[in-house]
Amino acid sequence: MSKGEETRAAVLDEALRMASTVGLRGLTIGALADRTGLSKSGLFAHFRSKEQLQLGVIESAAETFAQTVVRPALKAPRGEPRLRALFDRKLRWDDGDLALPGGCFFAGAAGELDDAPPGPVRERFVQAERDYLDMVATVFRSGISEGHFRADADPEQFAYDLQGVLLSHHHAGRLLADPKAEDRARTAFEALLRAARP
Amino acid sequence: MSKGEETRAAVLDEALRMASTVGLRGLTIGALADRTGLSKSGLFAHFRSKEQLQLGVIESAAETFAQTVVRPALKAPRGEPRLRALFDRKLRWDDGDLALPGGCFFAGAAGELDDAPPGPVRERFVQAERDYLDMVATVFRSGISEGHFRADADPEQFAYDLQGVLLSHHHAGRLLADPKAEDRARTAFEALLRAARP
DNA sequence: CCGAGAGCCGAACGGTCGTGCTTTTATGAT
DNA sequence: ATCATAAAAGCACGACCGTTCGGCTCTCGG
Repeated sequence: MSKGEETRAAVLDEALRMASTVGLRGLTIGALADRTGLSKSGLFAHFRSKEQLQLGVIESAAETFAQTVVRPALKAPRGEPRLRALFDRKLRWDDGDLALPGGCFFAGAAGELDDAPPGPVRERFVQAERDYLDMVATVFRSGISEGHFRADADPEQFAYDLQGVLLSHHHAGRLLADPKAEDRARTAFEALLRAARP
Repeated sequence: MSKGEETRAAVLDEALRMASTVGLRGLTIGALADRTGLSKSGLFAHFRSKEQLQLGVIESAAETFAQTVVRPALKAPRGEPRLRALFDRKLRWDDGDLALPGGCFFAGAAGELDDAPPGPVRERFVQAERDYLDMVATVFRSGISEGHFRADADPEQFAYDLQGVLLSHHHAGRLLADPKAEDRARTAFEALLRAARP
């Protein structure tokens, strides 16, 4: 990896951490330059616009998420165990040892992009979210064919429900500072599984 | 109502609409002045800082929400009917005829305040959210004493779960533009009720 | 109906933002 | 070791931000 690629990766790493707390819009080139020890213009040269920096952050987030959450969870046995592994890792990604300083990057960015005008950044992010939900639905579907879940259960509805549990977890934990947030998430997850079983 | 109070109310009304799309941080005094036909400084004189403007917007949002969602729903009979009325109105507030141009103001603001440093704005908003969740739990509790729901059901867990359903609804509808968002929310709500019944 | 005070405006401030340009410094293949 | 080139810095720009201030205009109670 050349010098340029190396610093670019380091900048994106720090940018992801920063964006998890202040969001993609709150991410500022000057502040990012300070934290990486670069000058504003020196950093700017790596991305030729702020939009490309934001796209880079989304890419970096998707890659990190796949590497620390999805891929390890996919090693668990098909069906319910794999779903549990995914949920556990997602909780750790939100608030635990895998978490960025501002919690889940996607939960934060979703709030500021939901009413943003159409553009490359919004579209790339929406695609990442769709991919994630599709993946959850797929994992759930494999649970149906394993006989862990009812055959008439709706995988996409399950993905929607699970997304709600995790969004509420982020809401209760990060915003309301509710110490029971994780317990509530686990309770809700168990209820979802119970309702899905044959 | 004096002239000053009148324009102040009109400004807050427009500010709430604007904040529902661009958020409390994205709400800018100059743009707000343009849309209300005031000058920047003329508008600024009504609030003596941007922070007080933001506090005013939160207050206005809480009042509007209470008036158009909560109070009408409380007219429904205690227990499950009241809970249904609350949910129905909340869906209309999110996306229907009661909705602000940017959807639910609270869902949007929650995303940008969850990692904000402590301060009056954050604290006032958190209090509003807590009040809302407490109200949901109270309505659910009345459903227990009416015999509509199991006596050992946890009202606060229900409020957490319902919050998840609505956050996921906002996520699916606003960000992903999923046409089935409302159906999914209703399905999830029915499942919550089913699980809570005796 | 008149005068005090509220309401509002125009201009300007210091600050920060994203973004170009030019110049200096570091890299790495020959 | 040399030298083309990549990487970073320095500096300046226009735009927009929240905020201040002095003066103009309208409102409304006595």
